[in-house]
This record gives sequence, structure tokens and C-alpha cells, in this order.
Amino acid sequence: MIPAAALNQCPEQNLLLESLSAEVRERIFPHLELVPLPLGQAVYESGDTLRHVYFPIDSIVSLLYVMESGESAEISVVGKEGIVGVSLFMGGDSTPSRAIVQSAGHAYRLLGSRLKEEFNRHGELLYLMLRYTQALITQMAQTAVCNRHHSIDQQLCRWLLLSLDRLNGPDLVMTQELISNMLGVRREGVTEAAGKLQKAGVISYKRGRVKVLDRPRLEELSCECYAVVKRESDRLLTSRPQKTR
Amino acid sequence: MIPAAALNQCPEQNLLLESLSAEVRERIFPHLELVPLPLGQAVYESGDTLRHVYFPIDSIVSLLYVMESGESAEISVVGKEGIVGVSLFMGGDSTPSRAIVQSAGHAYRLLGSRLKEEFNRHGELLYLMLRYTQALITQMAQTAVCNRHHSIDQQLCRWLLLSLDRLNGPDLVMTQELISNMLGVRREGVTEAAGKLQKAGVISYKRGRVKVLDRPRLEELSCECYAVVKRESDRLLTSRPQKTR
DNA sequence: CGGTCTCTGTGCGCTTCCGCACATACGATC
DNA sequence: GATCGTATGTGCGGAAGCGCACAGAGACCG
Repeated sequence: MIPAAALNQCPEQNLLLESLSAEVRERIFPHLELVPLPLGQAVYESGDTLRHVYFPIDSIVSLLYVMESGESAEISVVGKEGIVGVSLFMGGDSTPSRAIVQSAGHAYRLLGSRLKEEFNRHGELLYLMLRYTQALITQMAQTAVCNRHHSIDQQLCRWLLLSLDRLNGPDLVMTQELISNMLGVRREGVTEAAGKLQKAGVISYKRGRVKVLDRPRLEELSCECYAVVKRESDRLLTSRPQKTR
Repeated sequence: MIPAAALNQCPEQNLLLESLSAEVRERIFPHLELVPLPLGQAVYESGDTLRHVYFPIDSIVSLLYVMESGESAEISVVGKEGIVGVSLFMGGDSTPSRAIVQSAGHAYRLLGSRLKEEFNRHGELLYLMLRYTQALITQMAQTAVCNRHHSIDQQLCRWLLLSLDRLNGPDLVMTQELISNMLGVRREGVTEAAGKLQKAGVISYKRGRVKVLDRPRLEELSCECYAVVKRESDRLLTSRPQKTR
């Protein structure tokens, strides 16, 4: 995490906020509040009534489902391309999953009431949020498929790529234990898979720090799931007309 | 499937349509078109640009993802409680998954343009659609978790219950082969799991016809995933204020 | 009634992943 | 630089599920 002071923070670092029209930005930005997101913090718990939505700028937040048995699985992951708390505007106000900071950093947050106010005005923001939500749906669906059919090796590649896309550098601060919680597998399974990648020179691993050395190779080794999610996100969220009606 | 003629069809059999205010129904219903959905038909293919949304009344439609290898997995399932084609109003117009009729019957369909027209009027329908979409998201998330952590036995129970809730009687017309495609497992795995349930007197199985004999027991044998999805659907879709802003 | 097709049941070797038990290695801290 | 906590590597036995091969059994049809 880059120290807050040194960071030239601005809301436009979040790609959703960046893609808004000047008019909407002018109305929204004064109400944004910059908050630090330390590693492991729960942005919200399962069943919580949400008050804010969060726009990460240099952090990653995982939507994680933890079962009665304690076993867990990551449902989707959100970084600078997205927003945490879609259930707030989808109408549910809460979800059965938990949002955990997976990579420390910052986010801008906005009161739910402000967001809804803006929805009522014109719709541009609403339709952007909905397209993002559809991209999120794709990610969840693909996670389900991947959990069913792909090996830990493949899933690790997918996961590394998804995380990478949501940050800036080629480094991840992340223990194998944490990764195993996200993938819903044993820690030893991650050790083994990561060991293979390291031997192949694709990543270098060192006590909770992953550096990606050969990204193209990583993409080859990943299952198709990464590409599907990436393609669909790009399709839905880059340079489209503001209104989709 | 009940023959069309014998069926006293009306749009209110679909629970989403039923829960609309009289005012909105008056505007929407004249534009609904009743269509038969034969078993196995693709309501839409991966990547198709959608023109209609579908409100099933006595049919079940599965959202299925088919991979390059031919392996498949069901992402979610839609019946009389829901709508097929959410990506149309979410702004994406298409999705990477396929919608397949899993249980033959009928649905009312509506032109996407009509739907959007109604969205612009007032918002009641939009907010209902969004809440439903959130319930669908919960189902997808839970599918991902279930695929990771639960046995075929448990998943079969979950799947039977979900399907049951979306129909009227205690019978399902469904071969083990088809179920295996939905769950993304081997057909033999389904044979074994179904055999256990039959021995326990929970279901009776007969060449593509499942009759559920002991539903409470089925719920006990299922993993928690069914209950989570059910609870969340009920929370989001029963007797709530029309406007959630 | 006999043939054929589809659906269901069963067995077997194999792979992947899990659970557990340790061994090692890094790094922060005093 | 000794110590201790945390992160990582390894090696079992066992369970679940897969791929394959094939056997029975109901349904449909001429």
C-alpha cells in the first residue's frame, strides 16, 4: 500500500467514476469520502444493511461466502474497475456474502442515499451501475463453472490474473493461506500449484509477496474463465453510450 | 406439460407479473405474448442479442454455461418466480451463457423495447426487476460455493428442491443425463446419488420421472445452499414496497 | 411379439484433492 | 544474533469423483 500522503489521490482513479460525464461528476464528487482499507477489514458482513457504496482506487475487495462449517469461497473480486455494495442499489440493501479487503489501499465511499438521489435525476449513473453489475454477474457465473471443472493450477492462474488486473503493479501482497481461502481449497494445494508456477519461471514467490514475471505465460496456463470475464467486462464497461435505453 | 388448451393461462401465474400494481399490469399485459417452451429449446444462445424477456408460468429454464471442452454447468434456474433475460435490462443485451428449457411448458414474453418503455415511466417495474436480479445473483453465488464444497448427494438435493419450487406438482420430468449436465458431473454420479435417495424413500425414480415423496427429508439432506437461496428470494420478492428508493 | 433405442445400474482403475503431521525457512524483534 | 511466530514445503493414507466398459430394463414401434 502506498502511504496516503504520497498518493496523488483522485476519484478518477476508479474507472467507473472516471467514465462518468463531467456533469454527473460535478454533482457526485463533493460527496465522496476517501477512506483507507486495511488488509482483512470487512467492508460489510453477511446480512448487514449497507449505508455506503465503495469505489476502490488502489485496493482489492473480495466478496467472500463463509459457510456454517467455516469453509469459504470467493464469489467475485472488485478493484479499481468496480464498486462494492451493488445490493444497495439493486434494492436488497444486504447480501448473504461478506466483503473483505484482500489488498490494502483506499476507496472513495458514497452514502447510499446520495447515490439513489443521483439515480433519480437522469439515469446515467444508474445505467453505468447496472452494466457493471452485469459484469459482476459474469464473474460469479464463471467462478461457479471454474469451481466445478478446473484444477487448482488453472484456478490459481485465473485468480492471479483477475487480481493483477485490479491493481497497478505486477506485485501482489498475499499469503498462500489467504489465497486458499479465496479459492476454497487447502493451503497445501496452493503451495503445490504456486511451486509449479515458480519452477516454470512464471512467478516468483517470497513470504506473502508474489511477483508476476511472465504474464503471457500465465494467461496460457489459465483456464478460459479469465478470458471470458475479461472480455465481458471490457465489452460492458468501455466507451459505451451513457444511456442504454 | 399440461396441454395449452386445458390450461387456464394468465400472466399472473408468473409471480413477478402478479406482484405488479394494477396500473402497471394494465399497461403491460396487452403486450405479453404466450409462447410454448418445448424441452431442450434454447431460449437464447451465448452471445445472442436479446429481443424479448420471458416470464415462465409452468416451465423451467436453466441458465447453462457450456465450455470449450463441452463440459457444462448450470449457473441458475428460473421458473414461475422469475424472468429470463435480465441482461436485456441490465444493459448488456447479451451474456456468455445459454438459456435452455429444462422442463417444458409456457412463458409470456415481452419485447425488450416495451419493457424499457415501462422502466422510463415510473420505475416500479424496474425496481422489481432489480430485486429479482439480486435474488438471481444470490443463486449464482451459492452455486459457486456449492460446486466447491458439497458432495454430489447434497447438490442433487439442492437441485431437486430448487426445481420443485419452480413448478407446481411434486413430479419432475428429467433424465439423469440431463441432471448431470446441469450439475456438471458424470451421469453415473447422479445415478448413484439418486439411488441412495430412492433407497431412503425420499424420492421415487422411473425412467426420466422423479417423484418427491418426502420433501422435509430432502431438505435435511440438502446442503445449506438451498435454504440460503430460498430465504433470500423470499426476502427480496415478497410483499415489499414497490419503490425501494 | 420381437427389435431397437434410451435410460439406469454396476464395477474398476485412476487422478485429484483432502486431512493430517511435520520439517524447514524467513524475518521481525529485542 | 538468538528467538519466536508465521509462511512455506513435503509426504503420507484416504475419499470423492472421473472415464470407461458393459449389463439389464423399460418404452416405443412396426
